[in-house]
Amino acid sequence: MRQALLDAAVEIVRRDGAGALTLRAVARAARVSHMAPYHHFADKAALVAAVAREGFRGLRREMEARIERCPDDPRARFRESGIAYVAFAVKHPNLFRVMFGPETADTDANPELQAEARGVFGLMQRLLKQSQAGYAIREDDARQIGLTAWSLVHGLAMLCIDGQFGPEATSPAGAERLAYAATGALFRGLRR
Amino acid sequence: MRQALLDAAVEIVRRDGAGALTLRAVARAARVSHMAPYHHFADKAALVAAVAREGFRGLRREMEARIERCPDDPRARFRESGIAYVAFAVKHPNLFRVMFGPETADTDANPELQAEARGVFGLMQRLLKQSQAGYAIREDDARQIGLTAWSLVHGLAMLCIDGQFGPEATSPAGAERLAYAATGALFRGLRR
DNA sequence: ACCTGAACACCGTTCAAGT
DNA sequence: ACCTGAACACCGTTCAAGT
Repeated sequence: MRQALLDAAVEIVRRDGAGALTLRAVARAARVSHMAPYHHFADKAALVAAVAREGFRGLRREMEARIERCPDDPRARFRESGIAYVAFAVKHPNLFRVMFGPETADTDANPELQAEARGVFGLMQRLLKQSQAGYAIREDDARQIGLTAWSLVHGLAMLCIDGQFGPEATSPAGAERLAYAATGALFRGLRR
Repeated sequence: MRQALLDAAVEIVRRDGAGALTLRAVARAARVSHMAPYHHFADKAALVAAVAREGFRGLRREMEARIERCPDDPRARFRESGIAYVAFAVKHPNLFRVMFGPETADTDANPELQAEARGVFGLMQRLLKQSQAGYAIREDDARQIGLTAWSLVHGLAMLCIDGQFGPEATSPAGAERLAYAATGALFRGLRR
């Protein structure tokens, strides 16, 4: 039952956006009374957090699937994890916005959700460390470089789905092209 | 009247977040009937867009104020515009979220808002070009480098206010420190 | 032109019951 | 333990009036 409600919630967000996600709509989709969801989620914030959690799991899965395509090149794996991050955002923009939206951000008191988010960053961080060990990337400060890389792909993802880069950046192909260019620029640096 | 309603709306967002922004609350704050706002804004989306527009103007103002502190170093000006971007986000997190939130993103049909957003990116782009002319930054492709820089500061700003970097990154001082480190890493590159 | 108040369909949430 | 239905205070929005 809980899973059915959650599936319905994810489906609603995916199709109609976070604005359409209401407890009553979820209950209707699951063909139960408008009060039934309260037996499985404390309140609306808990439902939103559960949806966001599903999103983080999906993001991580896509990142892991993508880096399997290049098992032998640590730097390519690090980079591809970032490409997958951006690709996920444009493929599931509504879900991505819920994952980093204000309703989720307020939920500081949700350790499960925080753990899932941290898992994504942790994956990137591991790939970074393997690249450093492979002498492909500077060894300054792994945490600082990791935050920089995460910020770059996160900002790119957000601006893509907000349409700030134009309509071509909202397609997976266009967004991936931008992500390759941006990660390339980060690797090389702006300095001449 | 319109300005009074808009001021009230910005104040509500600033204090209680986008979730508290309702037409009726704005009307109450301005001491008019709950229908009065409709004479100045077509609907709620138009009010949200107007709030976002105010935000973009404030962001641009802070960026311009900050780069005046270093009139003679093109590269420092480019960098400081990015620092100001992140600083603005942590100083006005609720406003920043409205500027790039889903309610605003849907408003593709709002040319005034798009123009304001484009103005911010345009400012960064001009500073970048002046840095290139000053031989501080590679001349590859100005637009590509501009998108990369914008993505970096935007992602950093978003992750800071989402608390993903921990509580210390939500203070202006902490966020600026991160922004200096991240922009430095972008300038130098990750490659060893 | 600008403001008002009643009305409608929606929401989240509480509460008292039902099985 | 799980589900239900009535009820309450809120919303956005429409409409018919008022000045």
